[in-house]
Amino acid sequence: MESDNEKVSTKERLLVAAEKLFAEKGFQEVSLRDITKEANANVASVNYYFSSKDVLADEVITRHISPVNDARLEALETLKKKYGDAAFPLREILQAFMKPMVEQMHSSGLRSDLFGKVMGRCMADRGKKMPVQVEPQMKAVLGAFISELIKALPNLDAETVLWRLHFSFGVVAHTLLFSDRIADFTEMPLEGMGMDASLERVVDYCCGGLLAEVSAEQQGGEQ
Amino acid sequence: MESDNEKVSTKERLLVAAEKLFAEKGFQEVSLRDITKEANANVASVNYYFSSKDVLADEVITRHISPVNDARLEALETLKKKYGDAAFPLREILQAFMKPMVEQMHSSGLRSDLFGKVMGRCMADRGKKMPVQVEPQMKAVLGAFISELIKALPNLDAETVLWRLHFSFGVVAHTLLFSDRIADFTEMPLEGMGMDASLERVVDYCCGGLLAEVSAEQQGGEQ
DNA sequence: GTCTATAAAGAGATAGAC
DNA sequence: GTCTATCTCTTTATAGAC
Repeated sequence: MESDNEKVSTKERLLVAAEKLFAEKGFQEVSLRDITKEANANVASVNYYFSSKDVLADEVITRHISPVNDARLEALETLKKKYGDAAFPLREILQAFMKPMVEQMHSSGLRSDLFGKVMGRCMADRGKKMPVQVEPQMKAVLGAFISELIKALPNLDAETVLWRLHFSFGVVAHTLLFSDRIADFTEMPLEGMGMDASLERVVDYCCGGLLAEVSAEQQGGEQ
Repeated sequence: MESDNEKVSTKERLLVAAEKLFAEKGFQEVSLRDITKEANANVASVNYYFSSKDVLADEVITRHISPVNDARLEALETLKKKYGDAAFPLREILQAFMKPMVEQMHSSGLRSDLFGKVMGRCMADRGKKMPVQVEPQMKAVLGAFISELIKALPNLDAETVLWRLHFSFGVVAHTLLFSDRIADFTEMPLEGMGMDASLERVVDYCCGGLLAEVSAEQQGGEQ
């Protein structure tokens, strides 16, 4: 496992080692010594290539999340070509949002259950800071999806749509972070547990959630 | 703010200070010095009363989550008295699960947006370890709710119910953790943003998600 | 019970030889 | 680019005076 490390650059090995360890243990729990040992590199190499542990984490996050966000916007463009200015089917909007994440999970060399943890833990551990490159990206993506969701859900007011997108985000985040642990809380034997098998389940659930009726207590005058 | 600290015991002040700081910054990020300073206590006091930082965190988590779990089981008992062996209305099951959490949020002295973070962060930061007292509790609670959900959702197979409960957990967890940040990703002006205002929203959404149709790809022979 | 002082270990980062 | 050695800082935890 360590033997084919010689062909790839030290910088690359550090990134791979860091994302693996961050995913497994979290950002704070992993020391530069852990990372450089895992990468078969010298203790000083992180500072040589990245100048600090924090910048390393930024790069780890960015190089996973950026392609996902790009693919999301592309998927939305594809829907635009297919449906023009009409509202897109809700299910396809959700898939445009989620499928890129699952695909990135596969193209990254990580075990699929580690992918979500890289981002989740790096970000949670380091408090609010998202890499500066990523924040405007996320804003653009969420803005684009909110617009389409509002069009696809004409019976809901914009604030409710925003909340429900937020909830859907929670579903995905939680699933990415804990899909390997769902079995811990039950005696039931479970079959396909990967994020892979659960994508359709997630989409089903979120469709239902987004389309749900608004209960009496919430209804204002606007819808 | 520091002035009425003298009447409560040092141990209590340490717990309060710890939960506040853990919520704000996470478990790893907060040192014993931070905690004892916030609590107006001596640096050595945490080790005197709790013997380690880790045990302190266990107590912080346990004393919030235990009453919530107790109240959840009680709420389920109340439904049992009301409906006997018949299936409970889905909405009431969800409220039995979520309302105790919101109420605990209020009875804890914490700002409401901090409550969820205490548990979320302490647990995420420290890896998989949940306090030993809490794990069987959680198993009992989830088991009880799964049974009722299966009865309330006769069209769904048990595995799908389990997944969807898991998703609903994700909605709540994410909402607790980030309901104060939802506004960061939009230009929309938002009104009631607390966990309070959003409880009905969460219940609506989760009802919809749990009741959602199962898409073609997921359907096995069993339902 | 509360304090000071300090032990012991570990962290991130850097200087300078090679 | 890579290494060793080390600096500086902070952490948790403890020992012992009061």
